[in-house]
Amino acid sequence: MKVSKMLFKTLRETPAEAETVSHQLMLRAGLMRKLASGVYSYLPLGLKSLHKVEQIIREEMDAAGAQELLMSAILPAEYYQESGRWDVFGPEMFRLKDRNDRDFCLGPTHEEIFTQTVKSEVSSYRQLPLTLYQIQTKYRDERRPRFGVMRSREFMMKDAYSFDRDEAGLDASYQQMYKAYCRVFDRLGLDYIVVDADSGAMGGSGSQEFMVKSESGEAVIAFCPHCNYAANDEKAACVPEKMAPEAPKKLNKIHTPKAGTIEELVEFLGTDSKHFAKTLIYVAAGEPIAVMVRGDREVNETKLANLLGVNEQDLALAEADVVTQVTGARVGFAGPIGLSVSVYCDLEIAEMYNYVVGANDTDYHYENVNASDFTPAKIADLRTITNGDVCPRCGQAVETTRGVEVGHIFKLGTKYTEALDCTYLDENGKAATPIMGCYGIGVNRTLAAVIEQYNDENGIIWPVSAAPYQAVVVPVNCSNEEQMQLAEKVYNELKAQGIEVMLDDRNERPGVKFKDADLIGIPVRITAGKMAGEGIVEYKLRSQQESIDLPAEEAIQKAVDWIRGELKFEEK
RNA sequence: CGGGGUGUAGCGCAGUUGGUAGCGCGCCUGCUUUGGGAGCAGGAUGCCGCAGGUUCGAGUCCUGUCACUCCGACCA
Repeated sequence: MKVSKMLFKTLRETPAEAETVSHQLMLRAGLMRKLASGVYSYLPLGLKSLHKVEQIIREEMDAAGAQELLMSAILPAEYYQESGRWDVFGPEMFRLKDRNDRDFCLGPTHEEIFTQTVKSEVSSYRQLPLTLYQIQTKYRDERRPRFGVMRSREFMMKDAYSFDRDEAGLDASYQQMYKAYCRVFDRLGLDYIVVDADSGAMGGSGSQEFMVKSESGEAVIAFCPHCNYAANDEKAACVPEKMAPEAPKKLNKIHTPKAGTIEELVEFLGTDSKHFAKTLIYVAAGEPIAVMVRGDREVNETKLANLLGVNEQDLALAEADVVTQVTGARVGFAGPIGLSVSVYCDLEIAEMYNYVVGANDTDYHYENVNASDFTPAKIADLRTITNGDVCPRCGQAVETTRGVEVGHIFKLGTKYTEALDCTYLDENGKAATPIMGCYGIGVNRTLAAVIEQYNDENGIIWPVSAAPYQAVVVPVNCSNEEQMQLAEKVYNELKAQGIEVMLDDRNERPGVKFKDADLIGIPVRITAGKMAGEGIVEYKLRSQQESIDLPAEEAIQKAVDWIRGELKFEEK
């Protein structure tokens, strides 16, 4: 493609709205433009890269035996009503009515529709197992769209659904997808880790997330460099720290004026935050409860919601007036002793001796509290793992990092097949319910994640597998016949060898063309300049500083070989 | 949804005590230039987010509203 003919505009300055690198670069490099919050148009260059990612996913899905189909984005309400999710999704679902006042939504995810399809198309065990997928737009009216395309309200998702006869079949289908996902992210050159995840609202028996390490990731993941344990911090099991046992001292109520936070208490009493227990008042599905963790720990609301059997949306820290009502004291002085609501304790509380808690009395705490002083409703793992914490598998120190969730795989079970009454006949002629798995990849998010990991101060550095064009040919001066002729020759020969190449034939000064080539991150650059008369060009990779002068033919061959080498994928 | 911030030309921004709107980049024309975002000359572009109000007069003050964005609770 000749650049002079392309719809292509780069921005010299970073748009004020963009915070993260990938967002800034996608706008500056002219890959996309914003239409509304969380709604983007892809320009030709961006769409090319998006298609590259899609195609890699498609190839790997097909290789794993999944079959592509395509569902509508606009969906009738009835299937979601049947599964109960018409209500569960709440305001996150885009809803609309047709002219006859019938309810529709823009599909946020398609478990129901795939289940419905299998229900109507599959009737015999001979048709199973079956894995179906699509690459299609999803709609979620997010509370907070973020970081450009990282969390948007319309996005491209590859969603796959497996249908199996039994658990063993599900395990096999799940493993197939797991491997396919690894290949997809490997081919894109992403540095990712697979973590155990909370299955949350989706239900089901197991799930893992594919996380690309990035500062701008929204999720926190804990991983163990010693044994490769990795988990989302919502899920990561915490090992309670043993404290040296002490003989119980006498319970004592102490005056702690204005010391309503752990910091203030540490200051006031001059002891370590490990000797305090925080008591937090939550409201879970309308009911106030208390949760205790050690003073230096944080409550893990996902674990708490799971323990209580409530949705995470129905769980929140209590408002100040509720706290006062429950404890009889100002916020900051809650404690377990004499409290009428259920008290849920983190495992670590059981390891503590002679510690300090709030006295349910403004400006007072108890010291020398021990296990016998109150009766918890339950003792469970309720805290959030932190950097340096103990690995639940091998006992060494874990590290935490931020990650972008680019893929998620679930063992779903029969939640949807049962809800929608999807059955097949087994070899005994009896109706049976297929067991499902579901598998998602955020396509746009994956693209953004690639940029997050491949950039420098000059712009994007595309891996060949995701680059909109593999090479760019730059004539330094377009009004110079020799340079222009050589550039066109190189361009045509690269094209003839199947290389996706652009010719920057704009009548711009070379600096502009070099800056743009760097910004949009084309992997190979071939420049026809001063030595064009002798047939010499300059060969340079975006990922490297140095350039070399070569006869045009050699440069072409070198480019072709390098690009093919980069695309060849070796399984790890 | 709670809490901050911002809305002025395509982009980045300035705009004083209220007096009829500017800078840089980009864009168009011409000439010169051509190895890391060129120079000169000329030119186009604004419902100052929107609606009310105060005022002789509002980009500026008041009220409301909408949008965008960042920080927290959800997800690919």
